[in-house]
This record gives sequence, structure tokens and C-alpha cells, in this order.
Amino acid sequence: MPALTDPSGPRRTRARRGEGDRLREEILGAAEAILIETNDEAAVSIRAVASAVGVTPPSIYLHFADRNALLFAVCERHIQQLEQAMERAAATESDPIERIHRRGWAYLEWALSNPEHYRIIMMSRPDATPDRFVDERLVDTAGLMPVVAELTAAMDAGAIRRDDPLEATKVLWMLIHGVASLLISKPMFPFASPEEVYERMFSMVRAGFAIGR
Amino acid sequence: MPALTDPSGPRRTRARRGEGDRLREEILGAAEAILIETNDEAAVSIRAVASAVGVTPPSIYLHFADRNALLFAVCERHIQQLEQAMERAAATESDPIERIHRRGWAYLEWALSNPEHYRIIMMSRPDATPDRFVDERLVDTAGLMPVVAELTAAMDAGAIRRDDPLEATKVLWMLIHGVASLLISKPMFPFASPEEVYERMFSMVRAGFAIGR
DNA sequence: TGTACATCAGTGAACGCGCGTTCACTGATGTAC
DNA sequence: TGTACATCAGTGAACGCGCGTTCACTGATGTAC
Repeated sequence: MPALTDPSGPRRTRARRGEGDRLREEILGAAEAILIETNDEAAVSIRAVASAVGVTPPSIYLHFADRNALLFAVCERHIQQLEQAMERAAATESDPIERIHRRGWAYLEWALSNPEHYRIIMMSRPDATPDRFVDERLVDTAGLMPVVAELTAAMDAGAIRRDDPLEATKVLWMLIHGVASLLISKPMFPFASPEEVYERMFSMVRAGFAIGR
Repeated sequence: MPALTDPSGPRRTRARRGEGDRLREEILGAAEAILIETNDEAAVSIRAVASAVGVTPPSIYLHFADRNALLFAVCERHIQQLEQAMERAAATESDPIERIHRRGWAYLEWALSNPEHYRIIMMSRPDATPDRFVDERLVDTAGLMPVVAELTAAMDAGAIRRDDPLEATKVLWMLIHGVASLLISKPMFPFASPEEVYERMFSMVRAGFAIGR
């Protein structure tokens, strides 16, 4: 009489030859699920993921160099969602500043919906960050380049004060990051709603960009 | 022949009766030193601190409830320094907005000088934060109240647009936090100098506060 | 001045934990002949 | 159609780690009589 219950996690049928990448996807899915469920990066351990997938810990190393690589692979997927969300948000608007306004709001919404992802990508210790997230990649990651283009267009059109669009964009990123990260880190602090805080912040941005003194 | 070297850390003479609090200070000092030296919260373990002081791990519990309590006791000292630095910075200036400008710069300087303290206090997971840092305390902690007073004075004097001074202050906190935390988290990212970034940010603040449209 | 005793500042040894990672291996699956 | 073999997807057991915390204790110091 075979055991009907499997104490060591869900059963899994071994992938067929050539389908080794199936496990990779399952690992990513399980890691993602644990991250969302616990909202705690530390809970995403090699052992926890392996057990959730129904596989032994060493199997993880068949697909990921180490724990960090796995963690960031999970986040990389979400970053694509962020970029798409920002594009969608801007799509139906033509005014450059308003497009930036919408992008920023999409960024904030995404951060608040995925606080632990946001924490890992934007708030973790630099030495825990894989190289490709640090330099070039990060510019895209944060969705900065489209904003630079937007600002340049607005300046060319004479809609806003002429300035260095890249530096201005970096500052915008810092401002929105301040809102996002403090809302995430201090959920008990009596902040106003995200909408209100965002509008207050952005009204300063508008004023700062305005032409004239 | 007695051992001349002590492999288990520095020797320490036991405190006399009634001087038990001496150890508390030594523990705080050692924890502080480790935090600054390693710039890594995780390095401040009960065992590491005990060994640095020249005492056994259980002794820590004579003075601190647990590891977290120790960690935050270390930070609490620094917060006082922050508050004092902001007061000093504002002291020689009379214009309310300029006073805020100086306070903000002092805040940023402090954060960049004590990145790991800043990380613990402002960027750590909420569930790792002792209660008293979460609510009332935090308002003082971040040095918000003087700014509220400054803004109120400026509004009363008709120098800036009338608005809710508390909400405006919270947003200012978020903005400066964005600058501080991103400079700390992404040291390799090609940001401009802290000075330049801060001035760019604050010029938006000034514009946002300005009277008129 | 001397001694029994309470107090206080620590100690020593151990608890149980979960972790990342390595290593030699197994057994099912497909392929070449 | 059959069989030896290479390959691939995993396994099982163990490594060594440092950690927070607990418990019963010791031994120096001061105090009361």
C-alpha cells in the first residue's frame, strides 16, 4: 500500500528530456508566490522554494547560480510589468508634462502593489545587487529614458523652462522614490492617501518646471 | 606561566557594585563601532558585540531585551545628533524658507554620513521597528515639527502660499528622503553631487510654495 | 574588628534553528547502430 | 526490432556556519550585626 500523503511538499513529475527549463519556470513561480505571500525577502530561501516546487534544494542550482540570482530573476519579471504599466499610462495623453504625471503615478501604484519587489530592487544594500542592476540596466529599470525624452520635447516646444533633461529626470525619480519608499517603510505613519501625497508632490514639480520667475 | 594573550577579545574588569550601567554604555559603544565599521546592520550580532566588549553573550541581556532593542538604542543616540544638527543649521538664519532649506541640507548630510543608521531608522521593514519609533516618536524623530512651525510662520507672514502646513511638511520629508535614500541605496548610479541634487530639488519646493500661479 | 549573608555583575554550556552550498550518485529517457 | 550507451533531470546526505536565547551557576563586593 503506497503512501497517499506526501509530507515533503507537492509531488512533481520529472520533466522529460529537453524540458529542463520547465523547472526553471516553476521555481520562479514558487519564489514569486512566496515573496508575495510573506512579503518578506528573507522567506524566499532555497529550501523554501524547493519544497514549494516539490523538489530538493540542489535542483535549484541547476537553473540559478545562487540565491541572489533567483531573487533578482523574480524581480526582473516584475520590472517589465512596471515599464509596460508606465507606457500604458502615458499612451492616451499627449501633453508631455501630463504624460510624466501619469508615468509617475503608475510607478507609485506599482511600488505600492509590489512593496517587497520594490524593496529588493530599489532599497536593498548595494552589495546585494547583481551587477547588471546597478549601472546601465538601472536607467531603463527605473523607466527614466522616456521621461528624458518627454522633458526634452516639452523644452523644445517651449512649454517648460529649459534645463538639463537628464538631471531633471533623475531628480524626479528621487522625488517619486521618496514618496513610494516612505509609504512602504512607514505604513503606520499618518500620511495622507497616496493620491493626495502624489498630487502635492507633483504640483511642486509643475511649479518648478514652469517658465518665468 | 599565565597566558599573555587573550584569544577571546579584550579583557575587561568587572564593574563594581552599583556600576552595572557601565556595561550598558560599553555595549552601546561597541555596537555603534561595529555598525560604523562594517556599515552592515547584520554584522551587529549579540555575539559580535559581546566579544568586542570582552564579555559573554548572555551579559547583553542584562541591559537589552533583545537584539532589536540594542540596535535601536544605538540609533536613538544618533537621532539626537540629527535633531541638534538641524537646529544648529537653522539657528543663524531668519527667513523661514531658508531655515527649512538649511534643515533639509543638515538632514541629508546626516543621512549620508550615517548611511547604516539611516537605513535602520528610515528604510527597514516596519515589523523590525520597535513601537515607539513608529508613531508619535517618529514625528519628532524626523524633525518634522519645527518645519511645520516654520511653514506656519511663513504663511502667516504672507511669504508663501497658504496651505496645510503639516501635510506640506510631510511631503517635504518624503522629497528629502527620496534624495537621501536613493543616494544611499544606489551609490554607483551616476547621480550629480548631493549639493546639486539637493538644490535642484529645493528649487522645485520654492517654486511650489511661491504665491501666485 | 570579624564574620555571616544578601546582592549584584557577570559566566559557561548548551538549546535548537534554518540556512546556502557541495558532492557523488541514480534512474529514467532518448539515440545510434 | 533489440540493445548498449550517452545524456539529462534530478536526488540524498552531509558540510559547516553563526545565530538568538535560556538556564542554572559563581564569585567578587558590600552590608548588617
